[in-house]
Amino acid sequence: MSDTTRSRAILATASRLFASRGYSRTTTAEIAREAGVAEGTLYHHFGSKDGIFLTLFDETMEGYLAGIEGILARGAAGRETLSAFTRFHFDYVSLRKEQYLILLRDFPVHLTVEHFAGGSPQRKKLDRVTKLFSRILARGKADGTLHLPFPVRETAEMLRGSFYGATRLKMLDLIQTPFPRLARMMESYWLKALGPSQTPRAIPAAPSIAPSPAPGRRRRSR
Amino acid sequence: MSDTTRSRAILATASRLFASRGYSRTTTAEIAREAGVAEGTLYHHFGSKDGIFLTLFDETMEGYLAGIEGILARGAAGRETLSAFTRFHFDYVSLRKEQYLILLRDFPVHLTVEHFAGGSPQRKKLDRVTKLFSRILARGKADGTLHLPFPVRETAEMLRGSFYGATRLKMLDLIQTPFPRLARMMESYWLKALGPSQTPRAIPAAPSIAPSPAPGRRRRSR
Amino acid sequence: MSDTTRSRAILATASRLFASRGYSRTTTAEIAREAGVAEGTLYHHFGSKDGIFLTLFDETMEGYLAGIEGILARGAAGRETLSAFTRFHFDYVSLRKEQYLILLRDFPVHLTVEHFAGGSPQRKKLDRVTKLFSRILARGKADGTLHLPFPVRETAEMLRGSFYGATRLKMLDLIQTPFPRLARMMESYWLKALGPSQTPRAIPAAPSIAPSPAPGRRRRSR
Amino acid sequence: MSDTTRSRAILATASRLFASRGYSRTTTAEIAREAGVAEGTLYHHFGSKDGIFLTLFDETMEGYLAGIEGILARGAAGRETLSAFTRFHFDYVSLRKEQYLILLRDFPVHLTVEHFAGGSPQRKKLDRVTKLFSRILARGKADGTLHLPFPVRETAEMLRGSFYGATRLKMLDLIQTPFPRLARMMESYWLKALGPSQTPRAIPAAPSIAPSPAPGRRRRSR
DNA sequence: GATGAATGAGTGTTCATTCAT
DNA sequence: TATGAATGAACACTCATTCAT
Repeated sequence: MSDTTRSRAILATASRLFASRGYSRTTTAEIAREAGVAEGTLYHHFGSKDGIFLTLFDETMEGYLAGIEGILARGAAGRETLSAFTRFHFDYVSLRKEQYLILLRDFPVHLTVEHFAGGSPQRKKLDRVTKLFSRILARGKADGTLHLPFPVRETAEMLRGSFYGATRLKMLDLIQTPFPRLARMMESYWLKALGPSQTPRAIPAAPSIAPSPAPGRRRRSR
Repeated sequence: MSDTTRSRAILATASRLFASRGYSRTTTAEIAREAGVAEGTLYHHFGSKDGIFLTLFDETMEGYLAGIEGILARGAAGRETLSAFTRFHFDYVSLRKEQYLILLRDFPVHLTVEHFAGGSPQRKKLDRVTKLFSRILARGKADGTLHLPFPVRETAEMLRGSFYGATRLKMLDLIQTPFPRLARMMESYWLKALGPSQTPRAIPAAPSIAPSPAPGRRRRSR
Repeated sequence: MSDTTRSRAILATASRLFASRGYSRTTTAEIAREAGVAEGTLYHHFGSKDGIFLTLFDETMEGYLAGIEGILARGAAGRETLSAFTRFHFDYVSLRKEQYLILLRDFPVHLTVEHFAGGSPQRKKLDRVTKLFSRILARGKADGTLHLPFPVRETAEMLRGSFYGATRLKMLDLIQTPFPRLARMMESYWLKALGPSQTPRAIPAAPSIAPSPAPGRRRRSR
Repeated sequence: MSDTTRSRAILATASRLFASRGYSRTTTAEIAREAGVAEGTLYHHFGSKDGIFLTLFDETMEGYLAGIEGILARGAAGRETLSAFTRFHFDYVSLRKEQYLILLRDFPVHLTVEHFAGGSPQRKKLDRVTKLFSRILARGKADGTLHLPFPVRETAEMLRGSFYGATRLKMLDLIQTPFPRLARMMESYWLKALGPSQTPRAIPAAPSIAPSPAPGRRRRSR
């Protein structure tokens, strides 16, 4: 059995077990046993139980980030890119439900604290997500296909929160709507939210300089 | 020291400790010591460490649900109610950051599995959130202030996911945008997303996956 | 509710619970709850959990001892008294299976050590059993209806061990033979064991003065 | 220190401690400390405190069963085999008083319930004892050296109960008669009980519950 | 690299008992 | 007498990690 085989066996087993009974309920002994390796082997390859988790995290995130980058690389307009991202996002998490479940459900709090800090590789990956959202939005803003009454980065953070939250609640079975429908809704509503302002006559006037006056007024009109 | 005092001391201490070092890193011995009671007293009142957590969960959720119900009770139009909810939501989690942090960050996976199941009191509370979202949206749909191209319940689930996700990422410090700004953005974007359609004839159509031609033309208008 | 009623309720409940799940698996909280009294009440009446057990022990033993004494008081011959005792013993334990189960199965080791010592009331009751066995045997020896090649007291101890062991194994379900049959066998075999010596010609010779020479020789004749 | 050494050290220490202060009064921490191993090692080897106990049980029983089988293998007549068994039994428990004390005194009730059930290895061992008793009796019945007015299996169960009870009461110090004397008595009385009938015509009769008239007349002959 | 026996600090939980009311 | 909230010492068991082979 080559190293690679052993490593893959460990990762595959860990992924399955984490998904089925949660990170903290899975023991290293179990992973070793079901992967058919000795417990010490886990430590040779990954250093610690957390190390296994972080490797899975990295791999899943890598694929996710690469996917988004691929979409951006197509060079489509911002609006279209946002559409394509939405479809990609839900396809990705649907097809890799196990991996995403782990990421979204199990990320241990202590890892959050330790590894979401400052310049950890994990934190960097997470920040890249926001950056990619920002690039999508910035492109749309630049090409006029998306209208942002708020700064790009802030909007990107909020948008990312929305996708994250809807996906996580779905993963936790707190949402009944099936994934494909969720994808369609997210696409439709966000395209509208980031589309031209609601009042037709407002469109030609001030396309996207600032929050359109009409909604702005209404918001605090009470 | 009355019963209530003791119980409150335990809950307050547990809340503080859970928030500061996470649920699993907090020991029952610590809670007891810092609350000034015997360890057995924890079990007398709450049955288990999980029981303490779930009590905190229930109390925080109770206040949250009551707040939303209060807003609905005002009888304002759907659109205005959604606005009010948005402000309430971010005020609530800002003011009770500790409690919400616990709920959003620490909810242990094993509790998720055990207590989000079917008819648990916790699950019921969570489902009530979706129902309240649905009531807001249904009101807006009825009075014409909100426009939903998708079913009320599904939209409510997605909307809830968005609020949840943005809030959780903020709690995890993965979002830099400050809470008030996050609140304003969520309000603004969602009001627009649920506002009157950009072009009336687009509503009945399936959510367009391809970017609509009109905005596409307008790009680079900046 | 009078004291007596409360005490009886506690004893009855404890007896039932001890029998169904064992002494150590039964908690004072359970006893109190199911008896419908406060936990403190247990301690007012019996001082401790062990106190409840010992009270049950005493009551069961009292009935048992009184039964044997009643049989002895009839003044029948030793052999007949032994017969009557056998029947009484198995009737008693059959009819009060719950109580006897507790005595025979659950007597906690620490109580054994503490309360079987020297002059404890419990130890005295146990010693009275042996004394009553001795009285039966002594009567039989005196009236010639029982033949003991060994001292009365030693034979009594062994006899008691036999009854005790057969009964305990039956209580533990390690013996399949039903109680009535067990009773008949014990009676039959022990009457024979304590009957006139096997060799017919030995009977008229030396009825019961000393161990008959024949069996004595045979024992080590190998 | 080899595996075997460690395991043996744990078993030897546990045996000593169980015998001296009882199973439930012995803590796993004590066993580990006195055996010179880490507490985790106990669990590595035996899985639980109960596991240690059951291992001791198995080993003691194994030796006991092997001893009886050895006696049967000699091929002696049934009566002689019963004699030999009696001597073996009391020798065995005398020489291994510690182990037998544990088995006879400490077997925890919860283990009784869990491990005496149906097909457990422990139950099987206990049932083998009865089977070996049956083989002894069956041999004696076949070769005419033992006389059983009751079925072999039932007699075996009762006989086993007798040996068990006398031994247990001795272990609990409720019997004063020393072991060797106890052995002689058991041998003598049971050989007689299973010997040829006193009066040939009494054999076919049902075990007389009423005292036989002849001895009855003889009473008060002292 | 691979092993797996050994580790031992750490933890949630139990429960008989007490005592102020 | 009766209560039951409070107690706190005690304990079995866990499990990520190490290290000699």
